[in-house]
Amino acid sequence: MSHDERDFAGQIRQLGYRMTPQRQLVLDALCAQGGHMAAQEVVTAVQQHSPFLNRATVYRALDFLCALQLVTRTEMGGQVVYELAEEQPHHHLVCRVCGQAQEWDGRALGAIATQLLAEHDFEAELHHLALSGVCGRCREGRNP
Amino acid sequence: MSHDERDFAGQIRQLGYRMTPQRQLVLDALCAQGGHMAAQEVVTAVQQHSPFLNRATVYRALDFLCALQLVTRTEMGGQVVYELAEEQPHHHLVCRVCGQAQEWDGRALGAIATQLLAEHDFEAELHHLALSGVCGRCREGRNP
DNA sequence: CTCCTTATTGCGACAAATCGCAATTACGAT
DNA sequence: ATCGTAATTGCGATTTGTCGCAATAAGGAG
Ligand SMILES: [Mn+2]
Ligand SMILES: [Mn+2]
Ligand SMILES: [Zn+2]
Ligand SMILES: [Zn+2]
Repeated sequence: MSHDERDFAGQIRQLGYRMTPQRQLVLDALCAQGGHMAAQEVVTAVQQHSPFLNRATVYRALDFLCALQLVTRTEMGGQVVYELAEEQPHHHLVCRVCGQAQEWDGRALGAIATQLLAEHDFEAELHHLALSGVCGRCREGRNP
Repeated sequence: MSHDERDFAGQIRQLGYRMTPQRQLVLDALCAQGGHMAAQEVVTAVQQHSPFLNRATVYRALDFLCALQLVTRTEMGGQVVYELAEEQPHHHLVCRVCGQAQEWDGRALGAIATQLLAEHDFEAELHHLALSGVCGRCREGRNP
């Protein structure tokens, strides 16, 4: 339920940056939620504890944590969502019609990454994709 | 150089929608540019010809054209870009460090799509992905 | 060509996100 | 424990994107 075990502060300091109460609160919010959060949701959650924490600071903290790859940022069905980056990556299949998203382990992406490195000298970081498409229910017109 | 050959108007009307001068101007702008455009760039380009065309209308036209899949909308390196959807899809490998993007034909995605359909009943539409990672130059610290 | 329906636009208000800059403060060094 | 540097925050202004609603106009029917 908590991310005590993961030494976020250590990782941040090791790179010459600083752990701050503001950044900690953002991490806490993401951890408490456990899943996807829109930026606005993070702002609201954080301000429960610290009502005067500035909105811009939350946005900057999210950007910062994404740059360090401690947090993922993904556009899913028109809205941007943030999520704590777990050891084991996962992805989502998002239906363009009904909007529902199913999780996908992305096993098959390994081959892609290998090929991109070999053929394009590009080391892909595929931590949290959102692939768009049409789900089974919608394809068969079974969704109202 | 032009998209006359493609019957955008026909496709739009066939679905019960309407071709309008505003939508045509947006398509013209995307066609003239030929590549990626931020929404603001489309607004500016369109207003060269039609200075009083409203900003909201351009945003709505872009959303509309994306919904019909005549235009792709993609987040690349932190900014959202729009591009005319071509017959032959293409993708981009975006370096997280230097920001440079190389094109990728996405040949290998066919296997993924097949597998997603078979194993997850999901018909993926992979028209214009932007995969994040680190390019060869940056990986070897050859970029300043 | 004219009429009618309703998809679409323009507008103004609003919300979300970004930015520059001065004030603050984390934290390594002493 | 104190100091100094520079990373970070808060603030206000600005830009970017969204929304509801009344006015407009695309295009099919007659
Ligand atoms: Mn997720
Ligand atoms: Mn492209
Ligand atoms: Zn669906
Ligand atoms: Zn690079």
